[in-house]
Amino acid sequence: MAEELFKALADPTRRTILDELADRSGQTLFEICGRLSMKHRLGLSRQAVSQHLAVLESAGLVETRREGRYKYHDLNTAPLRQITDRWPVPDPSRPEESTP
Amino acid sequence: MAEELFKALADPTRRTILDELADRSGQTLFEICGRLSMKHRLGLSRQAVSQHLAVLESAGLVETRREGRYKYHDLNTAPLRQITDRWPVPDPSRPEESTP
DNA sequence: TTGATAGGCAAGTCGTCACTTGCCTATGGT
DNA sequence: ACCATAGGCAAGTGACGACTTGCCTATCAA
Repeated sequence: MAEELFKALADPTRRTILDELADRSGQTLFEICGRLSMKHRLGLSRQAVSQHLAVLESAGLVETRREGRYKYHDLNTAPLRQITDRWPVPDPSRPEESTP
Repeated sequence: MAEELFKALADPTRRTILDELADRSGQTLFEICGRLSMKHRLGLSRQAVSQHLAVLESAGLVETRREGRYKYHDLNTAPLRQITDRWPVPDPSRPEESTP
């Protein structure tokens, strides 16, 4: 599970896809292709994006729902929690000190 | 910066190294090699581990300090914060609801 | 039914990455 | 001075991953 999560995050295009889904949830494959092309100047084929979405879905970061011939993609950030669960990040508001 | 962070996290051996540094901070290269070999049955060469540490250091996840002929490695989880800053993770204690 | 739209499957190419091997530098003990 | 220990540098290899190309299926509108 962790393996797929980190593999999914390793690619910059996939991270951009997550950004776009965070900006607007429930996009179709073609909408995502358009955003990557227009906003980020990424000239990827439709299949490339589709493969990226499959990787993100297998990591649990993207969930899909079918309606007719459309397939909508939603962001799910819950899997990211296991990262900070595994390596706790100190609170920046309390710079550094041992737990009193 | 983000690129190096996620690349660093992408490899399972590097994640195990982070685990070991979280368990015991300030280890030398040889100590880490020993732990990977004994606790995780990872038969890596010393150079392989050294290269992994270099990747982790360039991501800011590991910091080093030299003392004599020893080089100690310390974990720094602060860079992980940019992950949850970029894609906010919902609080699991309040399952789901719009901010009231 | 035909055509257009939205998406899926599979093989092939090319580059990147993890790891090894071999040799070199530096510090410390005796 | 020696030798062992701790670490670094660089080239070579093998495998995996990103992307393309080509073809196929399914839904909806005319």
